[in-house]
Amino acid sequence: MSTIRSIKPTESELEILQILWLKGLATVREVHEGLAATKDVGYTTTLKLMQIMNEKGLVKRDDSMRTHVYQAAVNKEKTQKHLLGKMIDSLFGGSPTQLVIQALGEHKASPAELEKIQALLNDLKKQ
Amino acid sequence: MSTIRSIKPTESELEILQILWLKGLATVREVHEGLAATKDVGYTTTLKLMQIMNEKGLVKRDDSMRTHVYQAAVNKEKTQKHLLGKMIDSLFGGSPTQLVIQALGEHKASPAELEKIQALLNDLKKQ
DNA sequence: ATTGTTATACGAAAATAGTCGTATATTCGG
DNA sequence: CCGAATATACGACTATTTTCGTATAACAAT
Repeated sequence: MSTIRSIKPTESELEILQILWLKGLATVREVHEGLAATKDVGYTTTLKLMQIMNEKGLVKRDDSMRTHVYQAAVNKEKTQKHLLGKMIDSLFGGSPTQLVIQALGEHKASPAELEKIQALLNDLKKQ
Repeated sequence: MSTIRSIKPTESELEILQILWLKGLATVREVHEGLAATKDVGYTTTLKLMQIMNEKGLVKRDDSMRTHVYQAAVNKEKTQKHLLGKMIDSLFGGSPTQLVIQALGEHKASPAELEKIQALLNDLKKQ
């Protein structure tokens, strides 16, 4: 029962969280290289963002070494759920189904993935 | 083939678009009342936002009367798709399936809605 | 030890978003 | 005709987010 406060990472913060969720632990340099792969950004920019995220509690860090080691402090699934919920409200009139249909219709999924969804659907139908 | 430029309404703009998509045509006053129902905001703020949206091309307006009449200039489904795509990239590692699973798992759907999804799923599986 | 590389801290500019006050014009009742 | 109500225009202030330059400390290698 802790997280009543609203998780609201910004766009950039989300990009950083993505990388941290993937890597688990990472230095600023590592995160920065991850970002730099797709966009053009300075090292100190990444550093600053991660410092701010630390203050906000979005990440934790071990600063016992000269090179600090960061990790996400917010749960991935929880964050996804939260932002998904917001999008359902703000963009799909509160209907998750509409969102699902839109997502499935537009962005293609492999047969294996379709099976995964089918399985989940079967579960849901039983209840 | 026109819309290559990226649709990127802000949070507030999205709220306004929601109302316009619903109503079709609406005056600033009407939109404002829609907004004021949920949040606390001044009339001129709404006005200003809609003027900016007009400049950006997010809405169109008929200003032949004293009281201008606005409508959305961006397609609802297209906007949904676009923002959904962004979310899939930024939050679900590019996997629409992950998003669908998350959405279905968390936010409940009625049996009728599940059937709708099932139908779509059947279609997709055939291809 | 000296020099080049790599860290963090920090301040502050630049960009973006949201807010509203005030001026001015039009309309509506009476 | 006159005052109250209602419209738009517009400038400017605030807040938030993103960006980066510069200072300084630690380290590594010669």
